[in-house]
Amino acid sequence: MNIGQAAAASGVSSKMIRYYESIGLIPKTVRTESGYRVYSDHDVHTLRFVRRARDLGFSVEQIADLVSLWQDRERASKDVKAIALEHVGLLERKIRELQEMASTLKHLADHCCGDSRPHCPILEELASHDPLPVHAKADARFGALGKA
Amino acid sequence: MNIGQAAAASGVSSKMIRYYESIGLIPKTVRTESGYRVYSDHDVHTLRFVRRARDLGFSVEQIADLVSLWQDRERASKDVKAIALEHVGLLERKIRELQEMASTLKHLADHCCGDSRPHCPILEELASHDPLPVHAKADARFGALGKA
DNA sequence: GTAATCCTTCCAATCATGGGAAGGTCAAGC
DNA sequence: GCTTGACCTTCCCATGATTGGAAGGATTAC
Repeated sequence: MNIGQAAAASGVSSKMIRYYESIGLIPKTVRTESGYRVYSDHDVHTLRFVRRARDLGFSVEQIADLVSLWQDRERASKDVKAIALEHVGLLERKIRELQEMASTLKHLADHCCGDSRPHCPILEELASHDPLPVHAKADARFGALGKA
Repeated sequence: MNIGQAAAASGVSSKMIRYYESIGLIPKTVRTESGYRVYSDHDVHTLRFVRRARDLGFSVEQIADLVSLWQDRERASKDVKAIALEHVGLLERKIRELQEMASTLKHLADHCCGDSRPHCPILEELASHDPLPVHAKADARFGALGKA
């Protein structure tokens, strides 16, 4: 199987497959004489594992750990669980952060008439010197909220 | 006021102030003879506005729009509200996405004994061929969940 | 006068991903 | 057997917001 077929079968793009190989997340594949990468069903299975882990928001580093635990028959399930729970913690912190932003912003928007007049509580709040009301303060930036 | 003092007064780092200037989010400042940037209280006010908008998760692009609306006395509040509500929409989509990941993962972790034995439903699920249960599927990657 | 602390610009790294160029390979059809 | 198109290869660049650091000049305090 060529990389394109492996990509289609696993849901991981060719680009990402090469990238994952380059950073050592997945092993280097066999090549044909002319240099084409060749993938087995087993490789596709691994790629699908990686993709699912990405779908759950795990970082590449965590995925590397998960993959190696997956392939270790002597693993302790607590090691897997620890990674999962740590990630749940991160997700929940992030969720709380975004919820605070959203609720602050919704509150402000609720008080903005949204007509053609210039008066706007949203801008007033942003321009104010007082601390942002109640919660809404990101402790950590997040690099791009995504494309959505 | 030098950039360091403006940074301390506004909560925006010197690095970011220079960056914001370089991309045109804030105007170029006056310089001293020797090239030091000089900031007025008014500049600090603008920087604080920017910082608050960042704290609410607005992108730099949106902040540019907000700043220009802020400085436009003829603005229509509906233009501000539109930006705010669009951002709320993004936040809420993101929140839902993360919640789906978290709940899927918590569910899996709940079923993992977390002891020294190798059996682990989390890995089993990741390795499975079936679609991820119910929800948990990120439609858009997010570039780093942050440092938290 | 010197040391410490600022400032300047420029370059690099982060993280996961996509885009594209330049060039080689393969399969199908003629 | 040759052309065409679809694949593959590697390499570099861009994203977004932010931080880090190096090299060198300015200012300030003692």
